[in-house]
Amino acid sequence: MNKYYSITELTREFGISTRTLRFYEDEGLIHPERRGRTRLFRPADRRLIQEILRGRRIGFTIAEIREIIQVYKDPPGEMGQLRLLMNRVEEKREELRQKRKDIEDTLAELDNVEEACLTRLAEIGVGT
Amino acid sequence: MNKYYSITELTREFGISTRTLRFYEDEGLIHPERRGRTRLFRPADRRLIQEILRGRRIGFTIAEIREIIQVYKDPPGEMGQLRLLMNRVEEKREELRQKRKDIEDTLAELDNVEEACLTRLAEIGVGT
DNA sequence: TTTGACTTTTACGTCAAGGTCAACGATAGT
DNA sequence: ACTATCGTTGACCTTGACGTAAAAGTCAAA
Repeated sequence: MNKYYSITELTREFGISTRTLRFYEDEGLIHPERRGRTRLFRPADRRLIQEILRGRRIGFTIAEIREIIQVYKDPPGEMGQLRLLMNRVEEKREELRQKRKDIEDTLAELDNVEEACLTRLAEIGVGT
Repeated sequence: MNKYYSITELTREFGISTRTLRFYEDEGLIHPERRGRTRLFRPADRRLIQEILRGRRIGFTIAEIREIIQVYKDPPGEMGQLRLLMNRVEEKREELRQKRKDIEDTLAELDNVEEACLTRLAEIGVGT
């Protein structure tokens, strides 16, 4: 049956605006089909959007996301390009590992904050 | 001896610009001392800057970072405020867990990309 | 004493990632 | 025929996080 999603359907699902999806198309991240002028999103488009949003959440820029998408749909054939890509991948990996560490440290801090809150609440609770 | 850091000393250490540090001061994130007009950064300022940059890396806005700093230097005493804070903490935690998952998924994908590169390189290498 | 490296403030510029608004077309329901 | 709903394009606007340039002060070395 090959389902199509409308633009608002997707904006509702992902909590984004139509402007955002049109912007992503302008930026060449997605290429939904058209019936007349209206966009028709296929499941593949939907999945791509999910990955774009994931990239966005971890702080990738549009340009970076576009680059990643490019690699997927048109992997480099030449040797030099491949080596270059592998370097970029290693860089990104290092960046992500750092970010993950930052997140874990911050999560640990949040634990402390929460504990401090609980302690304080107990004090107040006892006092009243 | 109570060491002081100069502004450029810190910009070099952290790979940021003087503009950034002055901006952070304008935004009320840091409060370096002064000798005349020139800023003098103490170790405590330095550590605070490290934490600011960590917040930045994981995508916190200046406003969010300021809020966190506030909580640390002036924790809420009232009960309602405490409960409110705990809710905010739980929200942040959920956000960070999501981000961590996003990062781990992306790291896994990077592994795949690298493997594909290696395979491809091997093919090319054999062919020549 | 002049050069160089550092510092300051003020103020306008920039860039990414959308928001917002206007003006309009297509389609369905009443 | 009118209204609602959903879609379109195009243009300008906004916000966050700084960049950049101007004009000037401080201090040590050559």
